[in-house]
Amino acid sequence: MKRHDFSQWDCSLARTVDIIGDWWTPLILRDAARGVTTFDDFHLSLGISRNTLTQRLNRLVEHGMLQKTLYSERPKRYRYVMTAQGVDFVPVLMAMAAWGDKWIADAAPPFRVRHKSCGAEATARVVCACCNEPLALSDLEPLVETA
Amino acid sequence: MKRHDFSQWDCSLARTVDIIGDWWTPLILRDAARGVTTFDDFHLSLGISRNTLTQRLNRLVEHGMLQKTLYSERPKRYRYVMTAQGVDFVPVLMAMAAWGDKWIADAAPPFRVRHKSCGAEATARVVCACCNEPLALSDLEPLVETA
DNA sequence: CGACTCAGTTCCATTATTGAACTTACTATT
DNA sequence: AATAGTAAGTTCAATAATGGAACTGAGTCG
Repeated sequence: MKRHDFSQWDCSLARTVDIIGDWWTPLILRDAARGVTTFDDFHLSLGISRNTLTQRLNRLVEHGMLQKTLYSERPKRYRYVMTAQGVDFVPVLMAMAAWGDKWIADAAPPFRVRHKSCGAEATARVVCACCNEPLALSDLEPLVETA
Repeated sequence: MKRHDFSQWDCSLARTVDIIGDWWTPLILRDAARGVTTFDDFHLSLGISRNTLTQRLNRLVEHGMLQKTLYSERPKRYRYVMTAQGVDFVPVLMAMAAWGDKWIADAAPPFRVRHKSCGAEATARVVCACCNEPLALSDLEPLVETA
């Protein structure tokens, strides 16, 4: 009885959850987005246990979110850097953070960034890719049968 | 040694992850967004084990994502419906799904909806709330010290 | 009366996570 | 040269979470 496998579900959300759906992975990605790259720095920053961190990093590398590179031959030292795929996930993390800011009392840093284009602090908003209007459940209707 | 508690971290993302950071919760919310309301329907739709489902639903109710209402006194029958807070999380799920669509091979339904405002199939995009430009990591710089 | 539905709960076997200590391979300091 | 330190893990035992199946309770249907 191992953990349920969502990777074969015919649903983009389920497959995404299969990759990032645990308590640590989103925070590891948050740190990676902030420039953390080494094993010990992730461990220190998050307080995650070392064996779990090993597993999570390997998972992220396997799924193409991070790239593991050797930056010192002797002694062997590795660096985990976000791939384009990982970088593209950062806005999703920001949308989660924005939601948290809005709905959870006293939630705040440290995932705060300045948007260079406009100079302001970036707050994520999810919009419809076609009309650029904010997406809200009330304005949606199913395209596929519900079950 | 219980599961790590992120709810006291000073980070909106960590606190959000504390609520929805497991494999089932995002999918339960997906189903709730599609109109699933009863215990057995969640169980059937997801294949989640019943005891885990009980825990997850209670968690979501506790955290104000779902509201549990009695819709039949005898026999007692309950319905789980999204609160405004839960509804507001749906765009985040759509952003996750959009990411999955883009990066995971063959990922697709069933989380597809039509945007009533524009008539097209809604695809989520995360933008800066202040200038409406798409958010990308390359266009961001930290506002808070990176630890 | 027996079968069925909904909303769980209980039980056990299996996994996963934690925390701490240990390993390996080097470098830097005294 | 001996000691301490760093980076990237691995190993171990104890605890917690999960999955699967069966069971409970209250009530309905034929």
